[in-house]
Amino acid sequence: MSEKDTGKKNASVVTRFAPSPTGFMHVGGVRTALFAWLWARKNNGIFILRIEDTDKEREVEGSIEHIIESLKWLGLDFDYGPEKDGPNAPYIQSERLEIYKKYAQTLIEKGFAYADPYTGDEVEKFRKAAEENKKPFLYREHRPKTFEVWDGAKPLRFKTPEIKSYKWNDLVQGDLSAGPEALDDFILIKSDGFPTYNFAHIVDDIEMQVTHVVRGQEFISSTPKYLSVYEALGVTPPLYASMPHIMATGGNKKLSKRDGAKDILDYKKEGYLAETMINYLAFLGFNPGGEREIFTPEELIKVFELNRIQRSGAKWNDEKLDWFNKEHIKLLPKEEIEKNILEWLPPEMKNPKIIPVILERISKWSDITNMVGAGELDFFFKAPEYAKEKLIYKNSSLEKITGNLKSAIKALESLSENNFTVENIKTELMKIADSLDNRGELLHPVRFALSGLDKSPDPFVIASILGKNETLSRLQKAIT
RNA sequence: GGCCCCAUCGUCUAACGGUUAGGACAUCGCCUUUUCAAGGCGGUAAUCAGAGUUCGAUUCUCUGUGGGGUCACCA
Repeated sequence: MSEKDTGKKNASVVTRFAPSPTGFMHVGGVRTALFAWLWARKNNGIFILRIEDTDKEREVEGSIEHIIESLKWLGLDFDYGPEKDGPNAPYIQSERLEIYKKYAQTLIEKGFAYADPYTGDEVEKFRKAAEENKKPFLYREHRPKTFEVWDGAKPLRFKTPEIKSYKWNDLVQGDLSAGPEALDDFILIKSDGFPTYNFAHIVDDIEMQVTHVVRGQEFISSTPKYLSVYEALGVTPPLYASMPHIMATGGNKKLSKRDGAKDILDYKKEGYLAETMINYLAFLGFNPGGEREIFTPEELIKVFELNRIQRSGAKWNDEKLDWFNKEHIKLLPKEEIEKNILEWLPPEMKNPKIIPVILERISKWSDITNMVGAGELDFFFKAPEYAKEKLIYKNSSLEKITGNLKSAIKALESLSENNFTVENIKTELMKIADSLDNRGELLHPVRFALSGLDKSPDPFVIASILGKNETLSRLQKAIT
């Protein structure tokens, strides 16, 4: 064991991210992981990745790799997890069945667990009846008088020790409470031998000495059940920090796949920066209090506080995400920006000169693909085709415009190849333009002769990128 | 339906019980401009409603309304 590990052995903060491998790392899950990671890192604690694969029906192959790749991209490094053994390995629940059985046996011996004598259909009838009477379904109302020996073929249920109210504190939600109806004899071990989430996560959190359970708020309602298990086990429960949900942009629904919740790696594919996703996701529900919004991951670790997380859901906002990305691109070193833009350009367009033009028009790298697809950059590489009349500015005449273009050609010819810069081109052309009734009578035809587009960068920039020869060639073509 | 939770501009949010209720995104206008983009400046826009406590309530209490969560051999 390394020195670092030894130093962290008695960490005062241990958090975990515990996804189930269902093939999809959506943004809500990522944010929960992010907050758990931030809290661990802020407190110099331990962050564990634990795979909760107790439902083999829903499992999707390749998910674990997908999850690890996602965390890696975001920079959410975990101290222990699959592929990174620690003191409580393995970190995959399906490989820990013996541990759950051990805990289950303890509960049986203490009289806090029993075999469920009913068939699935029978339980379903109880549930239907409760529903029809508009009452919540409570299995414990059907708890058998005597318990048969658990043979492992039937579900093992928790026998709630004491039906009572619970009060507890949630680091995000504040003081919470629930009445006795929140308690029930839920299933600990399924008939297939796998534990339920409700049981497995408790056992693992105890074994792994998790101090802070950062989870979605959907688990608040079942917290009393968990607390009663901890009591039955005689173990002090961890602290809870329940995150609000991310809501769909349109309505008030929890963000789901159907509502546009995307896999986090889709954002990578679209050319969003990992720092952007961290920053945006953190600020969706968290705010350090000042007016600053752009933070690097390191800065976030410093200012992060669980008690400054919002208590209710926040709607996803793509426009703000784009803004965050634009800001984070600005934070990148120049070479990094250039490298990325060139990478996203098709081979025949990898010209460093057009980088500035692209940079101020995109918020994410994939916008480059859209610009290329829309043909917005074609004119840089090929002289445009257009109808002569398009050169005319407002009420001007083609004769006048042609005359102006001739002046422009003459002026630009006076510039040497080396002096063919944006500044010099602008100086020369503006000299002529300012002598006209309307600058547009020169600037528009020049710009249009060079680009052939109604909307394009200004003529000075285009000319400097095209170079003296190509610029003059296109202007000549315009007057012939 | 039972239980639990939440409530500030359209959206994300800030505000020791005392602020002209602040910022950001979006939106609108102006400047810069030949168009687009970028940039600069400025505007519109919010404390869910009703009681109560208080000299004073966005802030504390209650009720109503609205929204969310949960009530699985899913996590």
